[in-house]
Amino acid sequence: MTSETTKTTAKDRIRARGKKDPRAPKRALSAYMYYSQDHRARVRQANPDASFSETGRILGNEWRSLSDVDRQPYVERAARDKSRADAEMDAYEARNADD
DNA sequence: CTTTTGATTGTTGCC
DNA sequence: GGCAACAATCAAAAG
Repeated sequence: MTSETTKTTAKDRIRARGKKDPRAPKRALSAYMYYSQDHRARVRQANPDASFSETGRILGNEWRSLSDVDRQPYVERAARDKSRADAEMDAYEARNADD
């Protein structure tokens, strides 16, 4: 029951508790984001009839089929962006502390 | 301290 | 321009 049920995710942006982070920095991309950038076209070629929803579903299916080593390059990119996000986090924390 | 969840990232296609 | 499933990620709030 902690999964979907009401699909209460960022899509709604309900902010039930309200925005805690005054100036929350944009977090790093996930490995899947980079996977989409690289395989999005390939899946579209493999599934020319598939719409966005189908393509995304297939992409996720393929992604889950990937091994850790296969995810390595994508996770590495995600980790690289994480470094970028980490810098933003530093500034964000600094703002929270100072401001 | 542990768990949950809320927020965010990028893609394409439709309205 | 925003939102739809897809997966990940992570920081903060709640317990």
